[in-house]
Amino acid sequence: MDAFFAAIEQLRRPDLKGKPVVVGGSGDPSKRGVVSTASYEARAFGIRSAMPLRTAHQRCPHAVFLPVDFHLYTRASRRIKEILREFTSRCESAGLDEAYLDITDVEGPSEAIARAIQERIRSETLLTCSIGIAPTKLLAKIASDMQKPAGITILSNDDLRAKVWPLAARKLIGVGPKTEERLLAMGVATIGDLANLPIATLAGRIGESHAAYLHDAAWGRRDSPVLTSRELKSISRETTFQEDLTDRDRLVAVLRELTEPVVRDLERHELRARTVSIKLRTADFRTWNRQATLARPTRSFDDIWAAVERCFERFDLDKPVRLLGVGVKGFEAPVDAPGTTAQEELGL
DNA sequence: TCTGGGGTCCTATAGCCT
DNA sequence: TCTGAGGCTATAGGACCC
Repeated sequence: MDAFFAAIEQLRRPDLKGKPVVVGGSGDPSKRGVVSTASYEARAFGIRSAMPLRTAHQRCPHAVFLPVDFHLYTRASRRIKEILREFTSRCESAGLDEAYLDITDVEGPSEAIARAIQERIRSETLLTCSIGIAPTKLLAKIASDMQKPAGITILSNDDLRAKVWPLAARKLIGVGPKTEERLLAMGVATIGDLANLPIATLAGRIGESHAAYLHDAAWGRRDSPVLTSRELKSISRETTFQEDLTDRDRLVAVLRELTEPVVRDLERHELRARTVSIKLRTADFRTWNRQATLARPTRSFDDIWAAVERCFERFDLDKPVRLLGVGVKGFEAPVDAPGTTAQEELGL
């Protein structure tokens, strides 16, 4: 979806159409928070996702700053995914505003399918999207990015050298800021540079498995199936304070407030977790984790809270704290239906 | 001076067991 | 009894994604 959150806000408030709109945090650029989505008008000022709201405000003081309304975007996202599944059930969600569709078995030319998808989404939601069509997910993702907004881009394997290799290596999924920096240090700027670098040279700098992945990716050889469902691996809540905290009792109170919704989510999903972790970020922006593994999986608040407290006691609080988080993982499959209680108690 | 929140996956290390 | 190799699990941290 093109500038998803911002586009939805512009629909809700038509007076914002054509104006720089920044969606992020509480919507107050003087508070801590980052940009979730900037409208194209705001991007013209150099405002980007993940940028601190304060910085965005400096770049464009007259932009309209709005809080993130997750519920609204989730509803729009659900509707769009429903539309996509009318075209094929082989649909993988990749966040609120992205999806992969395997259209191998869909009748008709791929470009016509893409047009039809854009039309349906636009007529039902008034939102636009950009579509990439390619033999693999990796290439399709790159293609979808090539003509925004509202574009359709087709890439075949024959286009690799002419259209993909000139792109910055950073465009590859899996190359973030750190890897890009390391690649540039070895003179690798483009996907083509990556393709033509001996794997061993790469492996020395970024590790063998990452090197093999990137080399394959640069040759368009990374293929992964479109997954229609995924199981949840972890649940967490975290919060960054407006001002750094030092008071131990207040930190403990926050941990409790974070633990409550985590346990509620466990109940909602009928899951039990075996590992409890807490995350702490100090004023110097360093992040620390402590985790504890329980004797058996649980969704009892008391058990999880006791583990959270134990983890917290393992920190020496010598610096102000700017963020706290609580998480659980290591899920046991839900034990379904009556009749299993006795077995459960016997640990079978 | 600034740097969110919800996730996933990978890697290194340490301890324990066979 | 000692030593080493490998496998497994728990832990901590890092990088990346939207």
